[in-house]
Formats: sequence, C-alpha cells, structure tokens
Amino acid sequence: MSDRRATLHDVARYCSVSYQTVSRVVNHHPYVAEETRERVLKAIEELGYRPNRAAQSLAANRSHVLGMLTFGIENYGPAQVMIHTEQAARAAGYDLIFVHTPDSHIESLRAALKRLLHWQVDGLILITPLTNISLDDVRSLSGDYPMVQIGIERGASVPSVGVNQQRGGELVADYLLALGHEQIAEIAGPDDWFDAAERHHGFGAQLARANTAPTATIHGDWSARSGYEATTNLLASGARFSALFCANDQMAVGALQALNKAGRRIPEDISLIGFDDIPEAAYLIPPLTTVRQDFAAVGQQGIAGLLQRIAEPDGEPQQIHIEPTLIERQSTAPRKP
Amino acid sequence: MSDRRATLHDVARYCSVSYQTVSRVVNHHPYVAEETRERVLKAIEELGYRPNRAAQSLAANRSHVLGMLTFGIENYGPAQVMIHTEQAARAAGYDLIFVHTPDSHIESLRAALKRLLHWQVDGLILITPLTNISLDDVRSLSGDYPMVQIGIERGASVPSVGVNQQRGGELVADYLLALGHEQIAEIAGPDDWFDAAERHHGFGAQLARANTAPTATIHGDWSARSGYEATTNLLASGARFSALFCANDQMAVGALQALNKAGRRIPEDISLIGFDDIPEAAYLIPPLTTVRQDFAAVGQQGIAGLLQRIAEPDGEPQQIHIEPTLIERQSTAPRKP
DNA sequence: AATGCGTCTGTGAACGTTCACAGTGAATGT
DNA sequence: ACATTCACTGTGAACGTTCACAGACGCATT
Repeated sequence: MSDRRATLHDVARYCSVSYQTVSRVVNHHPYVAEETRERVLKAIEELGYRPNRAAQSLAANRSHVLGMLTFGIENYGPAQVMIHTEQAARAAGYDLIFVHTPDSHIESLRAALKRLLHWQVDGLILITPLTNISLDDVRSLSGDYPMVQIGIERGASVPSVGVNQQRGGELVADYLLALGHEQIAEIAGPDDWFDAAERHHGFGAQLARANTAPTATIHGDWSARSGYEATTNLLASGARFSALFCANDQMAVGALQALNKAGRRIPEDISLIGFDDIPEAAYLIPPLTTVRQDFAAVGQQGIAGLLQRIAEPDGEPQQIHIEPTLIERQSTAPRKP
Repeated sequence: MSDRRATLHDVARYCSVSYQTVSRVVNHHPYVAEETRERVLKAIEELGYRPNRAAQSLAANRSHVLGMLTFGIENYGPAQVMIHTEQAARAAGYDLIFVHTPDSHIESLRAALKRLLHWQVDGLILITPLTNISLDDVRSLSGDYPMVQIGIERGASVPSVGVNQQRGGELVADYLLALGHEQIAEIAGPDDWFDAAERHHGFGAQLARANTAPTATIHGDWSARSGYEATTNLLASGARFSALFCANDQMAVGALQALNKAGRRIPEDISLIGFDDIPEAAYLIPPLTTVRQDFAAVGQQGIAGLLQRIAEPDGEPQQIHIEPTLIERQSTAPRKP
C-alpha cells in the first residue's frame, strides 16, 4: 500500500499507545493488558507491520543470525550437512547468512569470514572440512565468537560435531577382514580433507592391528572421474587385490566402471565398498556396500552445540561424535578360496 | 582486544578527524585528501574496524543483501544453481541470506518469505521450481520487491532465468527419432515441477510432430529409487519400447539397474537417455547419454537480471533462456532393424 | 579587492528498534 | 488513612551508520 514500511511508531499512533507498548507486544513481554495486546495485534495485522531486523540488531546488539561458511558443497556430504544445519537453525529461530568458499586458499577463507563478521552474527558455523584451514587462524580473525566446526578436527580448540570417520574406516577394515580379504586396495580422499584423513587413518590402523596393510593407496578427489582413473592406474600397476575401498561413493562409481572395463566381476572377483551411502548407491550395478553417515544428526547437534555455546560462551569445547553404520549390499562377498 | 567492536567514532577519535570523514574513506567517496585517507586507513587497520552492517542497512535503507529462497536442493540441479548464484552474488558485492523450504506447501513458502522480508533484502532470488507456487501469491506477500525466478514459468509476470527445458525435451525426441526409435517410453519428473512439465511437454510435442507419441509415460520423483520402480512397472506392464527417456540422471541410474535385472542390454536392446549430466553420468555402465544444462550461466544471468531489476525496477519482465546441449555417450544406439 | 568555484571537513538529524528508568493507577495490607 | 506492592504504560537515550547541509580554505577569475 504505502510507500514506506510501517514502523513501531506507525502502529503505535494507529492504536494510540506508545511505541514501547507495541514493542512489548511484538516481543511477547509480560505486563501488557490483554485488551491492549489485542488492539495492537490487530493494528499490526492491518498495517502489515514487520519488525526491521537491522534496527533490532543495532539496538539489541544481537542479530539472530548465524553465519554459515561452507566449502565443497558440490559434494554429497557437505551439501547434506548444510541442508540439515539450515533446518535446525531455522527451527531454533535463527536466520542464516551464507557464504561459500569456492577454493581452499586461506585468503578466500579470510574474505568469506570477513563478510560474515560484518554482520553481527551471533555465531559461526564452519563447514570447511579442510585440514589446511587452521582454526587458530579463524579464531584470530573472529575473536571469541561462538562457533562450531562441522567435522571433527583432532584436538581442535573449538567445539565440533562430526561423524566419527576413524570409526568408519575401522568398520570397513573389520568388515573386509571378516570376509577373508587379505589384499585390500584403497582409494582415499584428498589428503587435505580431514574426513578423508581420518577415514584413511582408521582404516589403516585397523588393518595394522590385524598385521596387514593396504596393498596400495591412491588419493582421489572425490569425483567419479578420479575413482575411475585411480582404479585404472591401480590395475595397470599390476597391484593384486581382492577388495577395494573407496573413500566415497562417487569414486566407487568410477571404480566400478574401470573394474568392469578390465573384465573384473564384482563381487566375484573383487569386493567394492564405498562411503556415504548416497541415494543412488542402492541402485548401482551391483548395489553398493557402503558406510552411512547420519548427516541430519550432525546438523542438529551442530546447531545445538552452537546455541549452547552462545548461551554460555565459557566451558570446555565439546566434540560430539556421530557413529557411522555399515550398510551391506551386493558389491562385497567373501574372498574366493 | 577490546570488549566492544570499534566504531566510526573510535576510528575518528583515534586519528582526530570527524566520523563523517572516516565514513567517506570507508565508502570510497571523493573529496578526501590523500594524506587524511591514509591516516584513516591506518587507523582502521590498527583498530580492526569493521562497518556494522545493521547500522548501514538502517541508515541507508538498503541492505546489500539478497534473499535466496530454495526448494529441493538435495537434487543436483537446484544445488548447482544455488552454488553458482551465490558465487555471482558475491562477485557483485552482495551477501546472501538463505532459507530453504523443506516442503512445497504454500504455508512453508509464506513463512520462508516472511523471514527474508524481515531483512531489508534488496532483492529476492527464488529457486522454487514448483508450479503450485503461484508467483502472484509471492508478489502479494513481497509487494514490488525486485526479484528473479530461477527456472522459467511460462507467461510469468516476473523476470526469470532458466534452461530452456522444452528445447531439452525436443533435443531428446529428435535424437531418439534420428536413431530410428519408434517406441519410446518416458519416465518424467514430478508433475508439479515446471522443469519436469516443460521437458515432458517439449518431448511429447516433438514426437507428435513426427506423428508418434510416447508408448508410456510414468512420473517419478527424481530419485534413483523411483526410476527403478517406474522401470520395473513399465517392464511388468508388458509395454514395448526400444528407448527410454528419463527426466533426470538419477532416475536413469535406477532404470539402468531395473533393465539390467530384467536382462535387457543397453544400448543393444534398449537405448537409455538421461537429463542433467551429473558428474557421475560418464562413469555409469554404460556411460550415459544425457542433456547438459549450464547451471553456471543460469546463476550468473539470474543475478545479472536481478541487479538490473534493482537498478531500474520498472520495465518489462525479461525471461532469459539458456540452451541445453545433448551429450552423446554409450547408452544409446540405433534401433536394431 | 571582491567574487566565485572546487576541494576538503565537520555538524545535526534521522533510520527503527531496545533498554533502563520513571510514572500512573488500583488493589492490598496494616 | 497511609504506605506498599503489583500491573501496566510512557519517556529519553542509545545503538552505528548515512544523508543533507554548512563552513573553511585555497586558488583562479573578474
């Protein structure tokens, strides 16, 4: 209707109370008479009044916004985490301002972080699964902002929530060993992602406990293409293996094709196992055995942790682990005798 | 260091100028002496001053924020659009506040929109590819906000940018007809997505021009699971077809498995074609023929359109089409004689 | 010597809200 | 009858910035 948005004062004038009373109604303060409340509510409705967030932030010195910094959301895991985090934040009454770093340079991160801090964000959610981004560096920029890191960095000084990737690696090792496999190859994720590093570490450590080791480890970049190329190289190198662990499902897709081209049957000749349980995993040929991560839980716990941090900024930074589960399908089988 | 963030006044006092001069430096106004500028810049650096966005919004009555409303970003297409849109917005100096609707009820949309409008967003980006969301309804809530709809709605009263889905459907029809296929089945997307509707429409129309029609059309929900089930039903129904068009690649993954289980060889017995060109498409078995959409272009044009709209709010709402391209791989072949 | 203009700087008010406080009645207790 | 409390309402200042204006100075033009 009108040119300008209605303000507290407009509403106040409209129903002859003070602006403060209107404010009280809006913020559900006690001590406003029922009759007045209704009159004000009606006026708000009629004038289409909406509080101005900028003014609220400024006056109250809190913004009701959380800053979300992401990297690599073209990948399934980070994207899932992001969606669920947004949901949890919204449920808690927070809006999200969202910056995506296109690359992992520390300078890009600084720039992204600066953008977020311009806003008086109440807290920071970091979905930046990279080891080369030192959280101390982040801290130096962001001061004592409440924040939560999604994905666990070992011994970090920041509260964090993530899937226990190390345990995931162990699950895979245990499972393949139980099937009788002794020669196991690995296509790991990029070294600078700590999810990848932890998976790799857990996997290797568990094999070591059984006095064995991966026959080969190649690092991919999460893409099907890299899985394909890694597998091709693996086969060309003459490495012998009866099982192959891919650190995510997309790389397993590529591996599947490479193995297929080389005439290896799955699971008869080679057992293949992925990680993530993307929705397509059950529909590959054969359906892919993989490790499922509960991203919804990560998102919820992440926000819960952050809100707690906002409420009481001191206290030991907690690290919350979500346990992964192995989903057995038909891409794995006992080793042929 | 200090408890409170530095303000304009702090900086001003620190180097004995007025706050207004500092403001001028920050905003790159002309008419500030080189010597002063440097002194101020130095002070800003030393005090770690950052402008308070809330105060800026409030005073200037513009926020430098764009509101982004998304639906269905668990799907490849919307997610890609979102990423590229964010990038383009950031490049243009805008921050993004981000709300995701978990479902397509109009009430969820209203709620989401309300959140965005609380902020004095300068413009609105709608990535809500649903036909049941009437843009007029959006307008009634958002008034004359500059906005851009990602994904073309036929005859919409709002500027929009999207891939020419209809043309995509035509490409598929042309291609399969040229290969000699006459009996073509279709697994379409959900009816209430306009991308799906347009693809379906273009596909059907082009077949009609060749005096034929799909032998069967089933609607899936974009997931591999639904592709699998649809294909299974198709086969069980006894429908005869030598080619199958899936409205996205994920459904094609499911179809692939269903056909495989039924002993149909691809492409020898049945040609399969998808849509989207997800990164895994080239690594399926066999590599999937599909239609590629340039999501980066969509994002960039979307932001460009919105910024133009913000600059001059009047003028005919433009609709920008991005043309899709067919990527031929090995899941399609000429019909067996 | 007076006028004008361009460059640079400062002042006051405004943006729309919250916070701290002060005030007003009416009901209650002594 | 008077103080005390409680429920409710209003006032002034502040948050950190931008905008519109005005002032001061130097230099060229008349």
